[in-house]
Amino acid sequence: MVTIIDVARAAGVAPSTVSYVLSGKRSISPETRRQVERSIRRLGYHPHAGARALASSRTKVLALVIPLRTDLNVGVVMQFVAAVSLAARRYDHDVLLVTKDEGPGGLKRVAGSAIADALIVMDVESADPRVPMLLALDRPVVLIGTPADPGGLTCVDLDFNAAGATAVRHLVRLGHRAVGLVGPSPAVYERGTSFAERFRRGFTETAEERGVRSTIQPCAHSYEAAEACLDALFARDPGITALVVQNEAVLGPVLADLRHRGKRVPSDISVLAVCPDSLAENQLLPLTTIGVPADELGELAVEMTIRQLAGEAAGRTRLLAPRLIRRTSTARHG
Amino acid sequence: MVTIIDVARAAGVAPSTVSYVLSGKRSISPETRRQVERSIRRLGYHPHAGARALASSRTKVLALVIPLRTDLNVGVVMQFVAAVSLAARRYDHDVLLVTKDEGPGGLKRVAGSAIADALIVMDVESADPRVPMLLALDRPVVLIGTPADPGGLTCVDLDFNAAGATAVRHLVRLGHRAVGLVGPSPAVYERGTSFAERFRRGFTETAEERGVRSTIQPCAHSYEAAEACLDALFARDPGITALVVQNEAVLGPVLADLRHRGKRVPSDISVLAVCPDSLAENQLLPLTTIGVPADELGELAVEMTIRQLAGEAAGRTRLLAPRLIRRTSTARHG
DNA sequence: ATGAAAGCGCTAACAC
DNA sequence: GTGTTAGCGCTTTCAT
Repeated sequence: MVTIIDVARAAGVAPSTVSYVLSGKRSISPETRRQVERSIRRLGYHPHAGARALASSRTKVLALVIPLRTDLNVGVVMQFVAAVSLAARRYDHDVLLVTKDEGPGGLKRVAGSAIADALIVMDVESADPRVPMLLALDRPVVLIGTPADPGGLTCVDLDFNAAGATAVRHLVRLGHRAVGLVGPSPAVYERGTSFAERFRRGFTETAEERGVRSTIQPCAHSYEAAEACLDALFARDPGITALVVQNEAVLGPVLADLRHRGKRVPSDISVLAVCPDSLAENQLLPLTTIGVPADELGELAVEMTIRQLAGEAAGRTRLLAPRLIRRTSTARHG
Repeated sequence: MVTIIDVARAAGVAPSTVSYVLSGKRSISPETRRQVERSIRRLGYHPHAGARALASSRTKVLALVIPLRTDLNVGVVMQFVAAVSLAARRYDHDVLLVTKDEGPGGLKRVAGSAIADALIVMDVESADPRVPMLLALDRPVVLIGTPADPGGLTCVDLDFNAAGATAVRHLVRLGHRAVGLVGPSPAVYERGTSFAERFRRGFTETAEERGVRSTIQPCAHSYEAAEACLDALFARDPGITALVVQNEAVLGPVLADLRHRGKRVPSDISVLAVCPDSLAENQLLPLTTIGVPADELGELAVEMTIRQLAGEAAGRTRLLAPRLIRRTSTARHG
């Protein structure tokens, strides 16, 4: 193995000088720097991560806690993972994967064994049992999603409340007076995943405020579930003329089933999807969306994490404003 | 921070004894073990990962190299990631994410800085530029997928060649004489991703062997692409009565488009999907599939990695036999 | 069955 | 602007 001592010897300097060249923590003469960098390249030197971590109490690793459930859309999860990984590398950090099923204990393990400097946590629930643990860890933490009580933790998320409101307002403006929501799977609501909750709230309240009828129905991830969901929705309010779908996994099934029922989009019924834009563009007809900016959120999460590692205080919650993009699936009613 | 010395003091033993209790590398009297374990629990001790790595040259971390492209199905990638993470924890290891876009240099970085003990690499191409690097690394490596020349690296994969053959045989047995393949996106073929190649080969060769016509068409990930793909397929052979879809992302679009064309599944046309079973079950009608066993493969990859870490020789390629599950989307023809 | 102690490779005072 | 050196917390000989 090539060590810092080998490099130092080859460059004719002290090991600490090599260290300082690498860290930039003190000024180095151009000549020395050149020598050292040349030796590093020539020898193919990479600092030993463990040794560095031991000496500096910094691993340059971010732990990313991911959900395993398949009732959350795996595509979006993957988008987050990719975005976080890429952003982390940009800040010269690596990403360690931790699965949500390890629970609070997993967080403690990761922090306790100093295997990561900070944690980014996805799929946060309203009363998430991990929040107290995270607080106790005394390490930088960023939640993607927002618990009911963040207790001072930094959160980044789409403003789902505003998103629900925006969706309804768009439809009301088009003349719709009865709107339906195809929500995430029942399990998502049951465990109080906050984005579902908040969207529903923005949706319902805005509908009330605007004096239009609103009906809400969770929807599991299958064709039958989508069918059953629409059955329920139309049974409860046959007058529904616009649907908001906050469940990408059933976007296809919902559209297919509407066709089945002889309802044409958007002439008979408007459809507004809450999902990554990339997904909405590739549907049978381009869908009007409120985008879920997974890439942006992932990047933002990393940025906030790095800032905390640099000493900035935690606690700032950042909710991204929803952006509605009108495509062809929503139209004027009446 | 709680160190091994704190634990040793609390238990009234030497630090090395604590270490041995943890590693099990020498016998400990029951009484001592009890004392030590109690102290560990009481103090909430976790060994410092960096220190351990430095002293033992073992990080207990597996690097997982994932593709970022969205022309590969993200859902399946996520399934692999989840399976690998879970399996790794079962062997008391963690998973470090490396993105494919870092290229061979990323692999060198990870190995060179001793941040992981072994590598698991996904989305392997026929002439993958990472293979030579992987070989030079001299660390345990497992590829999920198979390059043209593994050069002694361990591979695990579905036997896509056999899968292609199995698909055709199933359809031939049902009386079909002209079959079409909706393949992965053109980009996947272009970069020589091996599973596409091999499936196509098994598909074509078996068709020839059985004297049936076969037509192949890659398909990008959108509704229009699916439409264009079917257009091309039927233009090249209007007699096609069975479709094999090796591209989960367009499963929905393909089925919708067939309906559009007035072709009923399976009475007018049979459809066989190559995808995770979970996906096939939730379609409008349950699809006959050859399953892509992402979970199994992920687990297997970890198992082979751990074995190599334990000293077993590399190089054994394991191809899982395809399993066809007949559901309702394939039927007798003629 | 247990202890003592020498590193593992690096960083960060402390010196000059 | 650079060198010297004392640890960081653990594993693993070498002793006994």
